[in-house]
Amino acid sequence: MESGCRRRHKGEVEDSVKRASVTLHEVAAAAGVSIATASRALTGKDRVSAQTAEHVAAVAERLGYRVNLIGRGLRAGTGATIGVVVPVISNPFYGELIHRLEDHLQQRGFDLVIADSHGDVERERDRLRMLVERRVEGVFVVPSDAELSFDAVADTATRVPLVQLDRRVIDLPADFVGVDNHRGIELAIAHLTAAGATRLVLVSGNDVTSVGRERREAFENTVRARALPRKENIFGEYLLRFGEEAARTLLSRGPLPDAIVAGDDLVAAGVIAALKRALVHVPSDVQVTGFDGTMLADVCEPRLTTVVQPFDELAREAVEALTRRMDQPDAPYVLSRVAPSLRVAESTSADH
Amino acid sequence: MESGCRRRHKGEVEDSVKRASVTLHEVAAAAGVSIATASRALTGKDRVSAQTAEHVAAVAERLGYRVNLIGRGLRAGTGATIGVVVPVISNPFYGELIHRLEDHLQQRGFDLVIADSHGDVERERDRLRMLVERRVEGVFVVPSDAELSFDAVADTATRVPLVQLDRRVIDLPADFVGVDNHRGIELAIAHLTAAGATRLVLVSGNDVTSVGRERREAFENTVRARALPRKENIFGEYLLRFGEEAARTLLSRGPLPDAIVAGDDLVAAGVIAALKRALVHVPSDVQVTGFDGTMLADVCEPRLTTVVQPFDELAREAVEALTRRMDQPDAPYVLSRVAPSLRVAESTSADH
DNA sequence: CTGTTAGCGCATTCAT
DNA sequence: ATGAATGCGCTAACAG
Repeated sequence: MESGCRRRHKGEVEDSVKRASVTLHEVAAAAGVSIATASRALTGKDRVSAQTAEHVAAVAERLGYRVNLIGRGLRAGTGATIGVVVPVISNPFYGELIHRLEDHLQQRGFDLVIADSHGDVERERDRLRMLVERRVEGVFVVPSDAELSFDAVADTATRVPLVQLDRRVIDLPADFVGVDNHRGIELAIAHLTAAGATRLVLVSGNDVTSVGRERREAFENTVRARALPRKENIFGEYLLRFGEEAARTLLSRGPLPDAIVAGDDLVAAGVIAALKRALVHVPSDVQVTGFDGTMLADVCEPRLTTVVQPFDELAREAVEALTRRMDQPDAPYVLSRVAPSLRVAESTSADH
Repeated sequence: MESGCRRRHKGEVEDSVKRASVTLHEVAAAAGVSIATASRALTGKDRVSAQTAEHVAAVAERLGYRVNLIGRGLRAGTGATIGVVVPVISNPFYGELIHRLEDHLQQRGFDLVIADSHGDVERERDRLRMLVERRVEGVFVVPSDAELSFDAVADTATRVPLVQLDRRVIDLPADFVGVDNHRGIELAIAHLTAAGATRLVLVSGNDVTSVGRERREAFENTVRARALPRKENIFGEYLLRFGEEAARTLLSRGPLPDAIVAGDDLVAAGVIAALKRALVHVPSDVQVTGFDGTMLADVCEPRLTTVVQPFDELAREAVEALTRRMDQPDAPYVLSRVAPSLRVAESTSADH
């Protein structure tokens, strides 16, 4: 009728070892109270005499006690943790986004666990599985493939509240928060044509990601709507290197277009770098626009005119969507689009 | 003599609710075996008949079972998790570093939990505490302050294997892995002086971080050793904006130096941007070097000559140091310095 | 206000 | 090869 034999190879040697962490049990014993009282005193969520509360706190402090979130989590059925899976943490865009996400989550008392899928579907599946097995409260994911990510993301969504961020999986019934890519591309094109440009080329990510598709479609639609000449666009990955390659391709094709609409800032930076090396002047010879509004846009020379994503709003919307899903698991799925804005800088000419 | 009353408001409704995850208990029941056998069958670490193993696996699959890492962690006393605290995840340098860390840890079966201290000592303390309470196996930390981070980092180090990364806390008895800043600055200066530059100015982070101190000391020492003229250096934060301000300050001072040695790529990019706006040509009017070797160096125009940190080696060394500390908690502390290299590009002239 | 007790999900002895 | 039982650290009933 007792709680079994307590392990005895601990407790005495404790001080020298140090690394074997102090348990609530030990704090309670040292304070001369029951483990329940110790728990209450420390969490403060329940009635305890101010005196014992203080005493227990002092003892805990002296012993260097730290709650074991694993124990608490098991009991509570959950730790207060949210997970996020991004394709490449080293892309400044995701770095900035995570930054904001963490801010908003912190306000609501959640910790953020970050995982990197390296843009690989297999790895993405692994990371999502890990988060599920950790029993995180919710998951944000930037799917690495608009189609191939389906199974893993869909399965995860049945197990835990999930919100797709920035990119989405085609036909997946799950919440999504991202920028209005159509509006963004339109802003860029409107700005360029206002300055007199008519021959535009899109250099962007391919159809593997939803973002790539949307920006391509937006570009094609807008060009058609404005009856601009149709040129051959170039598609690849959202990498600096791709931007450089694309620029070289354009140069080899003959006469340059009036303007190059890049799929993101990274690609735009690559394009500009390659053009300058070929002694092509931006914006007088050819104008360039970016997308995202990362620090890269400010580092470029000339500084990049770019479609700015509202990072903070994006993060706020995403957290809101997730908490809504947590509260109402059966609410209808929402696709939330935040409006981008255009930041005009030096890579597009004012010299009409 | 039984295992108590098992909760009964579950199990039957399960299918519709879905979100209440399947337990090992339920798998065992459905498979008609004991929970112990189910556990063995699934982990595969113990003897089970191939037949039951297969059967259990099938049932688990059908039920959509996922281990509860919280439960396993409590039992095992630990989950296989490593934590890392960085000052700013949106700095490409840390993004890249985390990327590599994750790679090396994955090979050893560890998950990485990333936390952002925003360069704030209070927040850093919070994040470290969170990791300790989660009972992570080990911690990497890039201390945000060479002195004020002492208490929190020191305390954490007594509780869990810890390795300081990139930056360190002064006089803290704990492992450290970082680049050889002295060597790096020397490489930059040697390159610049070889091209004939003599009047050098350092524009770098202040003494708040160990990196700032070391690069400043390295610069001062090298300048002295080479008997170069001493100029007034400029110190601030590792931000794009600081680089711009510093460049303006230099311009207002009168004649420019032969070369500007920037504390990192971000600062260098800011310096270059501001110089170009003032119609100062790089490298013919003034040369500029960076530090880190991030993608920013390639985005700059002209491309930045920079001291490249070997990210992969850094990460590998760090993981090695951590596992060593985990295996031998009482081994002497080591300060590991990896050697940087110089990547010469366009921001320093070859036109001697 | 405080103590007793049960049990979260899992892996692991110890029997069989 | 399998099952029964125990406890990891913690909190939440339930008594007192």
